[in-house]
Amino acid sequence: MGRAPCCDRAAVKRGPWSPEEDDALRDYMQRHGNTGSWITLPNKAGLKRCGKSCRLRWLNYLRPDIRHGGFTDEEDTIIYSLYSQLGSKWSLIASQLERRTDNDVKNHWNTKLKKRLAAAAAAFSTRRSPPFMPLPAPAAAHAQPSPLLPLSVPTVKAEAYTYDDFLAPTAGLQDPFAAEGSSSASAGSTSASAASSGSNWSAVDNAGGFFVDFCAAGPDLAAADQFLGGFYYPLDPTLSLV
DNA sequence: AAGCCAGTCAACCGCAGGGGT
DNA sequence: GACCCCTGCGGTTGACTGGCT
Repeated sequence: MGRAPCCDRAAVKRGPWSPEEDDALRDYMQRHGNTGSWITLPNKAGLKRCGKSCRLRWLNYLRPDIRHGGFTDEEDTIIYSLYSQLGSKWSLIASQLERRTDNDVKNHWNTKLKKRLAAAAAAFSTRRSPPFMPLPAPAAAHAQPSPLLPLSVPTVKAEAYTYDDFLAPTAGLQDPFAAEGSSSASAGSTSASAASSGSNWSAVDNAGGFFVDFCAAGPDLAAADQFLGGFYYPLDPTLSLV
Protein backbone atom coordinates (compact mmCIF):
# COMPACT_ATOMS: atom_id res chain seq x y z
CA MET A 1 0.00 0.00 0.00
CA GLY A 2 2.57 2.53 1.01
CA ARG A 3 2.25 5.84 2.68
CA ALA A 4 -0.61 8.15 1.87
CA PRO A 5 0.50 11.15 -0.15
CA CYS A 6 0.62 14.44 1.70
CA CYS A 7 -1.76 16.00 -0.80
CA ASP A 8 -3.93 15.11 -3.76
CA ARG A 9 -1.46 14.76 -6.61
CA ALA A 10 -4.15 15.16 -9.21
CA ALA A 11 -5.22 18.48 -7.76
CA VAL A 12 -1.86 20.16 -7.33
CA LYS A 13 0.54 21.54 -9.86
CA ARG A 14 4.01 20.04 -9.99
CA GLY A 15 7.27 20.85 -11.67
CA PRO A 16 8.99 24.19 -12.12
CA TRP A 17 7.47 27.27 -10.53
CA SER A 18 6.23 30.09 -12.71
CA PRO A 19 7.09 33.73 -11.94
CA GLU A 20 3.44 34.28 -11.03
CA GLU A 21 3.54 31.47 -8.48
CA ASP A 22 6.77 32.83 -7.07
CA ASP A 23 5.18 36.24 -6.73
CA ALA A 24 2.14 34.81 -5.00
CA LEU A 25 4.19 32.87 -2.49
CA ARG A 26 6.65 35.70 -1.89
CA ASP A 27 3.81 38.15 -1.44
CA TYR A 28 2.03 35.90 1.01
CA MET A 29 5.18 35.24 3.04
CA GLN A 30 6.05 38.91 3.19
CA ARG A 31 2.57 39.82 4.33
CA HIS A 32 1.93 37.05 6.80
CA GLY A 33 5.00 34.92 7.27
CA ASN A 34 4.29 31.29 7.80
CA THR A 35 2.28 31.65 10.96
CA GLY A 36 0.12 28.64 10.24
CA SER A 37 1.09 25.34 8.69
CA TRP A 38 2.68 24.71 5.35
CA ILE A 39 -0.16 22.37 4.56
CA THR A 40 -2.74 25.14 4.67
CA LEU A 41 -0.55 27.82 3.13
CA PRO A 42 -1.26 27.03 -0.54
CA ASN A 43 -4.97 27.64 -0.07
CA LYS A 44 -4.41 30.87 1.77
CA ALA A 45 -1.90 32.07 -0.79
CA GLY A 46 -4.05 31.02 -3.72
CA LEU A 47 -1.57 28.46 -4.97
CA LYS A 48 -2.38 25.10 -6.47
CA ARG A 49 0.72 23.57 -4.94
CA CYS A 50 1.50 21.03 -2.29
CA GLY A 51 2.47 22.58 1.03
CA LYS A 52 5.77 20.79 0.99
CA SER A 53 6.50 22.22 -2.42
CA CYS A 54 5.76 25.73 -1.12
CA ARG A 55 8.01 25.22 1.83
CA LEU A 56 10.86 23.97 -0.35
CA ARG A 57 10.45 26.77 -2.84
CA TRP A 58 10.52 29.38 -0.12
CA LEU A 59 13.37 27.94 1.91
CA ASN A 60 15.64 27.05 -0.99
CA TYR A 61 14.93 29.78 -3.47
CA LEU A 62 12.61 32.66 -2.63
CA ARG A 63 13.83 33.51 0.85
CA PRO A 64 15.49 36.90 0.64
CA ASP A 65 18.43 36.05 2.88
CA ILE A 66 20.06 33.31 0.83
CA ARG A 67 22.80 33.21 -1.77
CA HIS A 68 23.04 30.89 -4.76
CA GLY A 69 26.14 29.52 -6.42
CA GLY A 70 29.52 31.17 -6.37
CA PHE A 71 30.95 29.18 -3.51
CA THR A 72 34.21 30.64 -2.32
CA ASP A 73 37.37 28.67 -1.64
CA GLU A 74 36.86 29.33 2.02
CA GLU A 75 33.36 27.91 1.90
CA ASP A 76 34.67 24.88 0.03
CA THR A 77 37.23 24.29 2.73
CA ILE A 78 34.62 24.54 5.43
CA ILE A 79 32.36 22.11 3.60
CA TYR A 80 35.19 19.63 3.13
CA SER A 81 36.08 19.93 6.74
CA LEU A 82 32.61 19.58 8.18
CA TYR A 83 31.77 16.74 5.81
CA SER A 84 34.82 14.87 7.00
CA GLN A 85 33.53 15.11 10.53
CA LEU A 86 29.78 14.92 10.09
CA GLY A 87 29.08 13.09 6.87
CA SER A 88 26.10 14.17 4.84
CA LYS A 89 24.46 16.33 7.48
CA TRP A 90 23.73 19.00 4.93
CA SER A 91 21.45 21.08 7.06
CA LEU A 92 24.06 21.17 9.79
CA ILE A 93 26.82 22.03 7.36
CA ALA A 94 24.70 24.70 5.69
CA SER A 95 23.88 26.20 9.04
CA GLN A 96 27.56 26.94 9.49
CA LEU A 97 27.78 28.82 6.23
CA GLU A 98 26.34 32.25 5.90
CA ARG A 99 23.13 32.41 3.85
CA ARG A 100 23.49 28.98 2.28
CA THR A 101 20.79 26.33 2.04
CA ASP A 102 21.25 22.65 2.63
CA ASN A 103 20.10 21.94 -0.92
CA ASP A 104 22.72 24.28 -2.34
CA VAL A 105 25.49 22.78 -0.24
CA LYS A 106 24.41 19.27 -1.14
CA ASN A 107 24.30 20.06 -4.85
CA HIS A 108 27.66 21.80 -4.66
CA TRP A 109 29.18 18.79 -2.97
CA ASN A 110 27.68 16.26 -5.35
CA THR A 111 28.48 18.14 -8.51
CA LYS A 112 31.86 19.68 -7.72
CA LEU A 113 33.56 19.00 -4.42
CA LYS A 114 33.13 15.24 -4.34
CA LYS A 115 34.57 14.81 -7.80
CA ARG A 116 37.38 17.24 -7.14
CA LEU A 117 38.31 15.42 -3.97
CA ALA A 118 38.12 11.97 -5.56
CA ALA A 119 40.26 13.03 -8.49
CA ALA A 120 42.78 14.65 -6.23
CA ALA A 121 42.94 11.63 -3.97
CA ALA A 122 43.35 9.28 -6.93
CA ALA A 123 46.13 11.38 -8.37
CA PHE A 124 47.72 11.81 -5.02
CA SER A 125 47.66 8.12 -4.13
CA THR A 126 49.77 7.33 -7.17
CA ARG A 127 52.44 9.68 -5.93
CA ARG A 128 52.59 8.92 -2.25
CA SER A 129 52.24 5.97 0.04
CA PRO A 130 50.36 5.84 3.32
CA PRO A 131 50.13 6.99 6.01
CA PHE A 132 47.91 9.81 5.04
CA MET A 133 44.21 10.51 4.85
CA PRO A 134 43.23 10.63 1.21
CA LEU A 135 39.53 11.16 1.70
CA PRO A 136 37.48 12.46 4.52
CA ALA A 137 35.58 9.50 5.88
CA PRO A 138 31.97 10.45 6.50
CA ALA A 139 31.08 10.18 10.12
CA ALA A 140 28.27 7.76 9.29
CA ALA A 141 30.79 5.40 7.74
CA HIS A 142 32.56 4.78 10.99
CA ALA A 143 31.80 1.25 12.12
CA GLN A 144 32.53 2.33 15.64
CA PRO A 145 32.50 5.84 16.91
CA SER A 146 35.94 7.26 16.80
CA PRO A 147 37.27 8.45 20.11
CA LEU A 148 37.89 11.65 18.22
CA LEU A 149 34.20 12.08 17.54
CA PRO A 150 31.81 13.69 17.95
CA LEU A 151 33.32 16.99 17.13
CA SER A 152 31.71 19.66 19.19
CA VAL A 153 32.21 22.42 16.67
CA PRO A 154 29.17 22.29 14.42
CA THR A 155 26.41 22.24 16.94
CA VAL A 156 26.97 25.38 18.86
CA LYS A 157 28.01 28.15 16.58
CA ALA A 158 25.40 30.61 15.48
CA GLU A 159 27.37 32.50 12.89
CA ALA A 160 29.27 31.28 9.86
CA TYR A 161 32.62 29.60 10.22
CA THR A 162 35.83 30.99 8.93
CA TYR A 163 39.28 29.52 8.58
CA ASP A 164 39.97 30.75 12.04
CA ASP A 165 37.43 28.38 13.49
CA PHE A 166 39.50 25.38 12.53
CA LEU A 167 41.82 25.34 15.39
CA ALA A 168 45.47 24.65 15.67
CA PRO A 169 46.65 21.36 17.14
CA THR A 170 48.36 21.34 20.44
CA ALA A 171 52.06 21.86 20.32
CA GLY A 172 54.20 18.86 19.60
CA LEU A 173 51.77 16.95 17.39
CA GLN A 174 53.41 15.70 14.30
CA ASP A 175 52.59 16.53 10.77
CA PRO A 176 51.33 13.13 9.51
CA PHE A 177 53.45 13.42 6.42
CA ALA A 178 56.57 13.70 8.45
CA ALA A 179 56.06 10.06 9.46
CA GLU A 180 56.86 8.97 5.95
CA GLY A 181 60.49 9.48 6.69
CA SER A 182 60.86 11.89 3.86
CA SER A 183 62.66 14.89 5.13
CA SER A 184 61.62 16.79 2.08
CA ALA A 185 57.98 16.60 2.99
CA SER A 186 58.51 18.51 6.16
CA ALA A 187 61.45 20.53 5.15
CA GLY A 188 59.82 21.62 1.98
CA SER A 189 56.48 22.37 3.46
CA THR A 190 55.05 25.65 4.38
CA SER A 191 52.76 26.08 7.30
CA ALA A 192 49.98 28.45 8.05
CA SER A 193 49.33 28.23 11.73
CA ALA A 194 48.47 30.14 14.80
CA ALA A 195 52.07 30.76 15.55
CA SER A 196 52.89 32.38 12.29
CA SER A 197 49.71 34.15 11.36
CA GLY A 198 47.84 34.79 14.55
CA SER A 199 45.15 32.53 13.21
CA ASN A 200 43.96 29.52 15.19
CA TRP A 201 43.60 27.02 12.42
CA SER A 202 46.42 24.92 11.16
CA ALA A 203 47.10 23.85 7.62
CA VAL A 204 50.38 22.30 6.67
CA ASP A 205 51.12 22.48 3.01
CA ASN A 206 52.52 19.25 1.63
CA ALA A 207 52.95 18.34 -2.00
CA GLY A 208 50.19 20.48 -3.30
CA GLY A 209 47.67 20.43 -0.52
CA PHE A 210 46.84 21.17 3.03
CA PHE A 211 46.43 18.91 5.96
CA VAL A 212 43.82 20.66 8.01
CA ASP A 213 43.89 19.84 11.67
CA PHE A 214 40.95 19.95 14.03
CA CYS A 215 40.80 20.35 17.73
CA ALA A 216 38.07 19.85 20.23
CA ALA A 217 36.32 22.97 21.24
CA GLY A 218 34.23 24.15 24.10
CA PRO A 219 30.91 25.85 23.42
CA ASP A 220 32.65 29.11 22.71
CA LEU A 221 35.35 27.55 20.56
CA ALA A 222 37.93 29.65 22.30
CA ALA A 223 38.57 26.91 24.79
CA ALA A 224 39.69 24.42 22.20
CA ASP A 225 42.75 22.52 23.15
CA GLN A 226 42.37 18.87 22.25
CA PHE A 227 43.63 17.56 18.97
CA LEU A 228 40.97 15.55 17.15
CA GLY A 229 42.37 14.83 13.77
CA GLY A 230 42.30 16.29 10.35
CA PHE A 231 42.17 15.56 6.72
CA TYR A 232 44.03 16.27 3.59
CA TYR A 233 42.67 19.02 1.44
CA PRO A 234 44.40 19.10 -1.93
CA LEU A 235 44.77 22.52 -3.40
CA ASP A 236 46.89 21.76 -6.38
CA PRO A 237 44.75 22.99 -9.30
CA THR A 238 46.35 20.43 -11.61
CA LEU A 239 44.68 17.73 -9.57
CA SER A 240 41.26 19.20 -10.01
CA LEU A 241 38.68 18.15 -12.54
CA VAL A 242 37.23 21.59 -12.81
C1' DA B 1 22.85 21.95 -38.02
C1' DA B 2 21.77 18.00 -35.41
C1' DG B 3 22.53 14.67 -32.02
C1' DC B 4 24.77 13.19 -27.98
C1' DC B 5 26.62 13.64 -23.51
C1' DA B 6 27.88 15.44 -19.10
C1' DG B 7 27.16 18.92 -15.67
C1' DT B 8 24.08 21.64 -12.96
C1' DC B 9 20.37 22.57 -10.03
C1' DA B 10 15.41 22.91 -8.91
C1' DA B 11 12.11 19.95 -7.35
C1' DC B 12 10.15 15.64 -5.74
C1' DC B 13 9.89 11.56 -2.74
C1' DG B 14 9.77 9.03 1.33
C1' DC B 15 11.40 8.47 5.90
C1' DA B 16 12.41 9.99 10.71
C1' DG B 17 11.29 12.38 14.49
C1' DG B 18 8.97 15.88 17.30
C1' DG B 19 4.84 17.67 19.23
C1' DG B 20 0.06 17.52 20.29
C1' DT B 21 -3.98 14.89 21.69
C1' DG C 1 1.81 4.74 25.67
C1' DA C 2 -0.39 5.01 21.14
C1' DC C 3 -1.72 7.46 17.46
C1' DC C 4 -1.84 11.21 14.19
C1' DC C 5 -0.20 15.28 11.92
C1' DC C 6 3.30 18.07 10.39
C1' DT C 7 7.97 19.52 9.51
C1' DG C 8 12.66 18.77 8.34
C1' DC C 9 15.99 16.16 6.16
C1' DG C 10 18.73 13.48 2.82
C1' DG C 11 18.60 10.87 -1.38
C1' DT C 12 17.21 10.92 -5.93
C1' DT C 13 15.18 12.43 -10.24
C1' DG C 14 14.52 14.98 -14.26
C1' DA C 15 14.57 19.29 -16.93
C1' DC C 16 17.59 22.35 -18.77
C1' DT C 17 21.95 23.98 -20.70
C1' DG C 18 26.31 24.20 -22.87
C1' DG C 19 30.07 21.87 -25.00
C1' DC C 20 31.66 18.49 -28.09
C1' DT C 21 31.50 15.51 -32.15
